Amino acid sequence: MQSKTLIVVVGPTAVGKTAVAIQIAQQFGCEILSADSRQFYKELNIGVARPSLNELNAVKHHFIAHLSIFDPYNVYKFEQDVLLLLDKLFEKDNIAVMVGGSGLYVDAVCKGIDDLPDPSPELRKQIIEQYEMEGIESLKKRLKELDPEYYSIVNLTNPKRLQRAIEVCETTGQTYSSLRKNMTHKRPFRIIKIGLNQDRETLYNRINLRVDVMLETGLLKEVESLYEYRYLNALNTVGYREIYNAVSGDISIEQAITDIKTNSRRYAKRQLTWFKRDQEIKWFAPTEFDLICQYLQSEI
RNA sequence: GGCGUCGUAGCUCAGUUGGUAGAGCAGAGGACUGAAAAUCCUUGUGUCACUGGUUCAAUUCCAGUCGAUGCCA
Repeated sequence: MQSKTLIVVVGPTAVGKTAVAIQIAQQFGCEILSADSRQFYKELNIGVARPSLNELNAVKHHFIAHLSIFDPYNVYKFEQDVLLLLDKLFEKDNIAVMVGGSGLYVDAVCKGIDDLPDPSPELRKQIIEQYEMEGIESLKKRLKELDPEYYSIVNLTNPKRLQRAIEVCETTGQTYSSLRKNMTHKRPFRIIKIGLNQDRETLYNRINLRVDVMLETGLLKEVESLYEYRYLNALNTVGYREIYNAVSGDISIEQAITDIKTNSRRYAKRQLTWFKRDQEIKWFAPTEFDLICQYLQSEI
């Protein structure tokens, strides 16, 4: 029996992942899974650089525009969804390509993620309110009582880390640290990871240019049409919230555009920080398709 | 052409009553287990425009040069 292989393509935003993934999928005659936590949403298109219709038609894509911004979704569900789909795909294909820049989501598929509970919306709301009313010190105090072990290792200035740990402790009655196994789950398929990167200046030029193209193709209209939903998590996204800052009058539209570029560059940097520590990733320039193919052939 | 103001980090600027300098932004590095395009942490040495002069010591005072800018002609 031939072994099944998932080819994973990662890299910073705007580096050119989509084009390479499509080439690979065509080369191997397989389908593409997106691991981009914002391209999931059907309402978000221009601002999240969704692949064009031509690109989407060139190869069968999954997990693009399959959700609504109103749907609750998270990494764990994504992991489950991907594993289910791969089961099906591997019945007919030996290879599948997963492409995306959301590091946590990629890792959830490749290494697995602990089965922790979803918080109830009420509990989450309550914790957020506590943070907003009483500040981070009060969250720290609450976590210290619930889970001193995690308290001693967590970044105590990051409210979201504290919030999540409290959520898990309160819903399970157990400590977050005891439930976090952090084990690598065995997958019934091989994984080959390739990373795309290029020199910083070229990447940043591409990012800046892409924002300009987004504006030319109707970014403002798309973003403004979702204005009333700006508080949804899916819209807490580079390219959207800056424009909402301008619409609400806090900054000029020119400033918003500059901010989108700056924040996209920072996002790219964070992505690189995440992926750089993964020793399984083999890095290439986005133009080196032949080299990438050679590498994949030698590994498969 | 005359008079004035300015020339300090990639950018905007502060400052040194003479003892070689510091903020914001940009940038860089890092963390990351159900909101992850999220959230959080760390990080500032630069011919103080150039050439001379005064001085133990000049980025700081003086002169000249160059550049920018304003007003007057």
